[in-house]
Amino acid sequence: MRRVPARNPRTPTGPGASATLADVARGAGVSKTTASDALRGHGRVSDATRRAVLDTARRLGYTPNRSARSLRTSVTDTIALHIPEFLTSAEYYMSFVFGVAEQAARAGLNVTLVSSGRLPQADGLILCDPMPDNPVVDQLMTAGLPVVTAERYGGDSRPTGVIWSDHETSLTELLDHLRARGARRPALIASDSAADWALTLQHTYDRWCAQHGVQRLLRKAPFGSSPEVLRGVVGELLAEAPETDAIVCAADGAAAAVLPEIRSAGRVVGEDLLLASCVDSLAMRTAEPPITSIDLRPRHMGAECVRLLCEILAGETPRGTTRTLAIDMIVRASTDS
Amino acid sequence: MRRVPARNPRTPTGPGASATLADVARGAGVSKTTASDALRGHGRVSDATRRAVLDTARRLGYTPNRSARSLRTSVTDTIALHIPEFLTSAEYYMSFVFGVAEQAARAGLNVTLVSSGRLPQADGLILCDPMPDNPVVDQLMTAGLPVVTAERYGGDSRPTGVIWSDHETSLTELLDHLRARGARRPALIASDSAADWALTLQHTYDRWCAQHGVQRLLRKAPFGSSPEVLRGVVGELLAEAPETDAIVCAADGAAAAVLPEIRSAGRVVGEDLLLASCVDSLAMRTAEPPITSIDLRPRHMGAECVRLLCEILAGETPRGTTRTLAIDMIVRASTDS
DNA sequence: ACGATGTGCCGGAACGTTCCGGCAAAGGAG
DNA sequence: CTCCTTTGCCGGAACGTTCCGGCACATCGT
Repeated sequence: MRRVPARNPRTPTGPGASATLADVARGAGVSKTTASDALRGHGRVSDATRRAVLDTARRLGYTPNRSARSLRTSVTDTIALHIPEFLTSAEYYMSFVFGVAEQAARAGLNVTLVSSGRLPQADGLILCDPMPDNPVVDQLMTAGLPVVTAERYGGDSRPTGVIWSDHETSLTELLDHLRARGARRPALIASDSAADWALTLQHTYDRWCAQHGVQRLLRKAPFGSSPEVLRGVVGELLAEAPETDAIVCAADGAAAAVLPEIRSAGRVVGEDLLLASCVDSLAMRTAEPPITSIDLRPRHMGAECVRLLCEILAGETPRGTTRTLAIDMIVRASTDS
Repeated sequence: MRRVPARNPRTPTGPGASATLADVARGAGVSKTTASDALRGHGRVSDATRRAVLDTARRLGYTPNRSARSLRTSVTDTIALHIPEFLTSAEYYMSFVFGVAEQAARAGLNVTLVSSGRLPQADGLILCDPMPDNPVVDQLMTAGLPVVTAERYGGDSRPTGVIWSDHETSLTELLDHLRARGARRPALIASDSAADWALTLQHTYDRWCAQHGVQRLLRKAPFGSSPEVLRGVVGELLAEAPETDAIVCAADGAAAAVLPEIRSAGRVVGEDLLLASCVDSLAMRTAEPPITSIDLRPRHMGAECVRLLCEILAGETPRGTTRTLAIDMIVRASTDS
């Protein structure tokens, strides 16, 4: 049990060491209190003094020590971010992450990634697409931190804030669009996941079918299914139900992955089979033909989550607030040739 | 200049408040020093005492306050991560991020995202695919922190550590493979970027052509080019140089994006035109036909960067260490029908 | 003249850790 | 027995910040 070799914890006194508040105070000829007040904009400080402090701070390259600050105030200026690990949705999640990162930077917040259940010290938490059957998610939900979720959470606990998109309306719009383009028997390749998003899509499809008096053509593929699996599902669908004249794919990327299978079934997309996706991506834009899809605007989603979290943390917005993020259908050649 | 409404900085004394070291010490009937030593495994503590401390700590749900710790020791147990913002490479970067996150969690480190130049307080920095002409990257390189880059850095400053892949060898292997499959005039659609990776590919291609006495068929597309642009480039290539019998695409996703263009030029991939990609992805696996490509193993790359950074921070590995990450060619139908 | 009010500034405690330098008791060598 | 070493523990300072509660001085109304 020997003591570790004493690493000197003192800041190196060379010019490389970052300046402390005391340095700034000394440099400006004021007390720590005044220096702090001047920098933070608190207290009563004359304009001349404030300027002097700000000036020396800049001159010395002063950066406040976040640890000290957060030790004192117990605010960390940090938000934690959890995203599900599905490479099929890499583009969506990556955009989301950038949205979060950018907005957080704008608000002066750090973003730290949480992968395991071990929650880093943070002021709040953003959960992207939380699935109630994910133990990590459940753990994070009940950690006592303010939580904002991107999309609604189907589990027991209530998030502190929610940003969600009205998939019901947009899928309805999409199905109406297909119908207007002549499709009478649209099928849904649903994502078999417990996520609220997936559930809503199925539910919406069911209702739409009922309202229009058409029989459902529903197939489920597990969330995060490989393209091979998806192709299999679509192949089966087209074999069993050749009357299918439109296919809507729920899962990210699925519609593009499924194109070859449709072709090899002898159907031609945009002509005798309409194809659409519930989530837009590069693959949809560049598929041949380009695929009509719903732009989920993940980047905005990320930014909005941060915004809401900040407002809740600042007490400007009540806990339990829920907001919608507008999403758009983008019509492309796959349904409009 | 009014004072802000005094938010009480004291920890709430209720049972919801997380226990402090002093609480643990009191609970175990020892001093803070002994409690700390017992928990950290430092100093000289009898087994009985250690057990008692560990026990009360668990009982009280003690979590060390990271801010206090890092204030005292000036280590933050945090690494900063920067990734370029190219949605075309979403899958690669996302995998990389998960590799980093996972390995960091294993090492007990937090990962914080850096988007702007504003560097969060961290012990070290990981730069993914740093491009020397990116001002943010340059800024981060010279911030004085230990930096590990994924792929080599072409700029002036030297990173503290580097993990890179031997693209020269793997591209050579790929070109040899194409030749063995009968291709005599392979073209390279290069990524026109200052990243070391892109440069190496071009250079390797040049050399290979020289060695085999074949004339180069090189086309450049700006890094992050839209699929439309890429298609244009390939269309032009096939029109201007119909003798092209193989195409290697450098950029992530490009090979798949370009497939329709090849088809509409009347060529059939895997038959009279071989197609390969320098970076593997879902799109390559699921293209029709599946596309031969080089698996860059981004997840391992991320993990290795963290590992190296940790070793350097611990002083186990000298600064300036450079390591290679093995990458593999995966042969698929696009070159092997 | 005097108190009241406001302005500008500061001393110093506190946040929760780590760890230096002790000190007392126990054990061992002579 | 004495002297020395080892073991087990602890007091308290320090890290850099925030902010409470002051204090001195100026200004102003009466």
